[in-house]
Amino acid sequence: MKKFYITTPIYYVNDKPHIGHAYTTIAADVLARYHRLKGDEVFFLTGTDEHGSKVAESAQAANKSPQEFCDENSAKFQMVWDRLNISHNNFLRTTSLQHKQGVEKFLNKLKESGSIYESDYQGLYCTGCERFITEKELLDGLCPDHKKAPEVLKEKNYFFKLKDYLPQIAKLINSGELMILPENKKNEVLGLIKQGLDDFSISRESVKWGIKIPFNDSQITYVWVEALQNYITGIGYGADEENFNKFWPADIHLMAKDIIKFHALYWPAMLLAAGLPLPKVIFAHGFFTIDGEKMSKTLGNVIDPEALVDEFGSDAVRYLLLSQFPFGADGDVKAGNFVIQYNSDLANGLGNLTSRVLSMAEKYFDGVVPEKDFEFSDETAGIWHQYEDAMKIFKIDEVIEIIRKFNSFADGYVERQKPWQLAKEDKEQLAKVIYNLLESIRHLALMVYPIMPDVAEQIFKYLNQADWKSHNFKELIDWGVLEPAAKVEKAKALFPRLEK
RNA sequence: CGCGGGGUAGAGCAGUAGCAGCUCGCCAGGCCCAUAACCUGGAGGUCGUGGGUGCGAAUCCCACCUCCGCAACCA
Repeated sequence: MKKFYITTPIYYVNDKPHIGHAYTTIAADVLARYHRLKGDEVFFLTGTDEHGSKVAESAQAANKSPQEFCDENSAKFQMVWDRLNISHNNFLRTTSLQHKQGVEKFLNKLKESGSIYESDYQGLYCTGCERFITEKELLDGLCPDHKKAPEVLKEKNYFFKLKDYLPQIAKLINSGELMILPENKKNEVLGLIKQGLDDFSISRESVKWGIKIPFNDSQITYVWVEALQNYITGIGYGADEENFNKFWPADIHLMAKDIIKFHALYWPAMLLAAGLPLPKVIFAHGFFTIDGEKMSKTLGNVIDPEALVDEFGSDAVRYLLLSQFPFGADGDVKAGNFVIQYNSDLANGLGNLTSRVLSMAEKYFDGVVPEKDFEFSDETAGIWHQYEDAMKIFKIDEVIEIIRKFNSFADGYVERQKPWQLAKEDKEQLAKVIYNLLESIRHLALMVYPIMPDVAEQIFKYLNQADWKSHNFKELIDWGVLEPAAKVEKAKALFPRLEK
């Protein structure tokens, strides 16, 4: 049995879950479910990133302890994933003991390897905020919160010898051992290496809310350095070595393109230093704009995933988000398009096809499955090939296209065969047609399952295949699983039409 | 100035050398099994601009115009 370990980034609790988080997480869930379907042993990790001065500040502003604040906000993410039917195997919080222990072990490993050294960090420090702030944050040279000029401050930090590892990483990327996808992102990363990057500081003296450097109590691990390690602590590094060894290295780290540098360079460098294998694939998907505008709080165009679930249901939201533009590229989401696409693809497409086929089975054969027919056996096998090829290279949009084509093919078949006429003239042919249509629906349900698990289950139920998971994948994608004489059920609307 | 992405039918997007495609919308037919759903046909594009290479370019090369993202502490 093959293993498949997939991750999303852990999301910063300072933010509320928004549609961008949902996009990444849903995509990861689709891949995770697909691999489970194939029989792989899957570990799907997501979680929340909870340390750092920003969280501490937000907590204080909300008059809460940092831990309280994190508990509440982390719960929001968990709730949204719940509503979106996300099937993660672990939800890792960086404030958990499991994470802390793993981080300590990892940092000690780095220290032992000689890749950490002490040096001075110099930056702009605002005494009001009690933290370093960036030049970008300044307003007319002043801290926007305290209207005070920051002072240049030096503090001792630990640094990681990034430069030592870059040549080796470049080699691994070029050889394909470390795959950066899509292809253009790979070039970008290689470009970054060529530009030259400096060693980075991995600790802070002035920050309080975080994990202490195990070999120096006065230093706190810099938040994103520690956050990256979630990918190993989340599967048991430093706690459950058996599970860790089973699943590491990750088969794919999935994320949005903004954080690719950390995943493609900093993280692999630290892993090399610690003597751990590198993830196989770093996949960065694109950003989307909403109605042509960048998603931003000030513009107020941020879409709340829960509101979408309320309107469309979790299956449809999953489908709609992933079908907006090619996976990996940037794209635009027109909010008004959701209803239109819901109606055309889901209500008129999959929903209507299921409904018309099951209703004909009921009408012409009292819901009893007719004798088997194998007209589409080869064709379907070909479609499954395409489907698997697309999944293999993470082209979720292509998978959706394949499903749509198959759906539309079945609709065309109904039209060509005209079962309502056959009912009067040729019962034998009618039986074949209905069998082929029922099997087609079963295949559609299977294809749709990773994307829309609830609807797939519902279709299987109508087909009297509630126990479909007792078959393995190879059996399921074969033609002719439905047995004659079995009863099928008439369907209720899977996707009720929405009014514009 | 730097790095990266884009400019293809009314809208949103595929297509990286060989007669310009998809979805939605629009128009005209058809059908009646189905969620007023489904099927067929049609209209609609000088593929940002100018040059170059090729038998042949949306697709390669050069220049330009234009939009957008990133640019070290930001998950």
